[in-house]
Amino acid sequence: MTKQRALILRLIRESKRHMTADEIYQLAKAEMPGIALATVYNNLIHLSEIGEIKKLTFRDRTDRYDKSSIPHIHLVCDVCGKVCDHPSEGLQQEMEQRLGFPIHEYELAIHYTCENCQ
Amino acid sequence: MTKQRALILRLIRESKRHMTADEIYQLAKAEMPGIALATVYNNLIHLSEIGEIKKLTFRDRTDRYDKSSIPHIHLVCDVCGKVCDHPSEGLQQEMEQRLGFPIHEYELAIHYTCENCQ
DNA sequence: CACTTTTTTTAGAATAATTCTAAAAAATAA
DNA sequence: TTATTTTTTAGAATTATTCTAAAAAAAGTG
Repeated sequence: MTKQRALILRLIRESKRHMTADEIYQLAKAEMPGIALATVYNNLIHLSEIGEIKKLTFRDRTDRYDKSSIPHIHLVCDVCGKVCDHPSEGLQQEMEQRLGFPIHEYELAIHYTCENCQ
Repeated sequence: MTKQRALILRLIRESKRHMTADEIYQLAKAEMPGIALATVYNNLIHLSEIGEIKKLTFRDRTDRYDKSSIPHIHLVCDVCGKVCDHPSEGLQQEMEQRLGFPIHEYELAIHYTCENCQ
């Protein structure tokens, strides 16, 4: 566990958002000016592999990173683009019943207009 | 409706797969050797805008195109990577009841191990 | 049809996110 | 400590996609 890796993990855990690699890099640079973008990418891959964080892919084709690997619904506002989390207790079992076979995981993005943008 | 546009639309409608822009370009070139990759991209954007096809984004960060704009579930095999369609009657209403507000659309990718890969 | 206007196509350049490379630095193990 | 492994770094490379500007094609008009 290097200083860089600890910083990146902390930034993701402290964030309420779903940041892109570049957003994480910008925050990291503020605390550790010499950090390299490649280090951020390396660690995002590593942290995803060990299950500490979760890589998400949305329609804008930039990967975003989520502190929670617990499955949940992503609410995407089609006006402002903001992504919120929504709990989804029991959804995986419901899906398995509907389909009739076991599943590994699911990704559910729901597009709507958020309260601010109504 | 140009010859190029008609060809691209036909290729997507005839395919059972979810092709990337480049895969569509390769097929198109076989029938119309002079066609440009940019033409494929232009038409994929145009056909998506008018609702003839649907742009999908999966975890490998390449856009894929689906002949059906009727919402449905995508089953992704984590072993071979193949993507199948699965009908999902009533799922949107179920989601709206669960959430308590209207939604525009949803994207649901379910990861599993397909029959061939069991 | 002839002519004008709009849309589309084309080739290639530009962009942007991500990955790769190879050497230096840091961390870990013995 | 010394050796070994892992990580970091800067910058180059890659890849999917978008942009640009001129030529071609299609659509609209009298």
